[in-house]
Amino acid sequence: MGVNLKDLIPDDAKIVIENMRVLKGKVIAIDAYNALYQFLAAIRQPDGTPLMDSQGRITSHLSGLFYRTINLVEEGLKTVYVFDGKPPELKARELERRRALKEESARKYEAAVEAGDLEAARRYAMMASKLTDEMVKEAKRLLDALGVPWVQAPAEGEAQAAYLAKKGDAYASASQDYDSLLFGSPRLIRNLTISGRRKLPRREEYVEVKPEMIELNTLLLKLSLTLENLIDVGILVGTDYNPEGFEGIGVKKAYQLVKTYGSIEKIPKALLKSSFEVDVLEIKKYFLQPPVTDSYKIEWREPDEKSVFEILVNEHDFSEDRVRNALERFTKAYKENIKGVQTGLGKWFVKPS
DNA sequence: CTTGGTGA
DNA sequence: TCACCAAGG
Repeated sequence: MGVNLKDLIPDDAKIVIENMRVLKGKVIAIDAYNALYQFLAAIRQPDGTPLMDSQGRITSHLSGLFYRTINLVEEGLKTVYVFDGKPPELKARELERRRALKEESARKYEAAVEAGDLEAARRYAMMASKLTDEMVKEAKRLLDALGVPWVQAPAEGEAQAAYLAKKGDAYASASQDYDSLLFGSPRLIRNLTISGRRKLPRREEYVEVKPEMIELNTLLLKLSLTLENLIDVGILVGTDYNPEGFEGIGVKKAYQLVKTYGSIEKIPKALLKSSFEVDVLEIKKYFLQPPVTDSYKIEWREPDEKSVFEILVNEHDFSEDRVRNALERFTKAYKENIKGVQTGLGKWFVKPS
């Protein structure tokens, strides 16, 4: 899942966001697939069963999206969600790999339920999570009702989110994956949609997770790399377009090779063994010039409370009280943090209450 | 993941 | 005020 640059990023290239105030008023382009998938995987009962409405339709992703968005807007962030379009042909092997992994996880889930192993059942249920077209459609409907903008990417959402940030239409992209950095996003925020205390997998231990920001320029400076160099390192360790990476090459060796030879093309072929034929230049070109679109409009509207109630309460059996409560908070936050401050002038004319 | 209740 | 816990759909 995504390029694993975790061990390449030096600590001094990360800015831990201790207080969300530093993001107040900032437009953040959130990788919708990444966020929804996290909600879908995480919001489950101890035995792995997701939240469902009376018709058996999964609602975990809607619950997560609803409450998380409200919390972010309450903190003053202007969220825009970026949805994936048609995946590039280059991604076919990775998608097949994920499909196979989910199939196997589904089998293991059944076995764990059979054996009465709750913990394993939950773990495999999370891994078997599949975000369907219907779920994505419902998420977009909910965002429309909330008046929260979303952008449809022609292909990779991470590329479109990076494009928004590059153009200045967003301050940063937000995802758990590092790919948007390779797509040139000037700032990446991680841990935005998972915050607070988090249970370590397979341990009775909790860690405090805080959002962190990685600035592309700072990262390149600290590593003495160009963006093309960074893409090369990514390709060497493996991306969604060459998930198997190269034999015996992790981040450390990849970094050294790129530093030594200057670019991936100049590394002696004998050093680059891969189980698949990889067109390195094609992948590199994809990161440098991915399909993106300019046809989007990022505008917030006052939430349409009736529609939100229709979707969450009437159609998906959410608790009326909770939705009313949350919407009250959201409308207040919208008025204080988004409405009237969109032009950057309006807020000075807000009548004191 | 989240909210909301509980008891120290 | 806070940590903890059950439940949410």
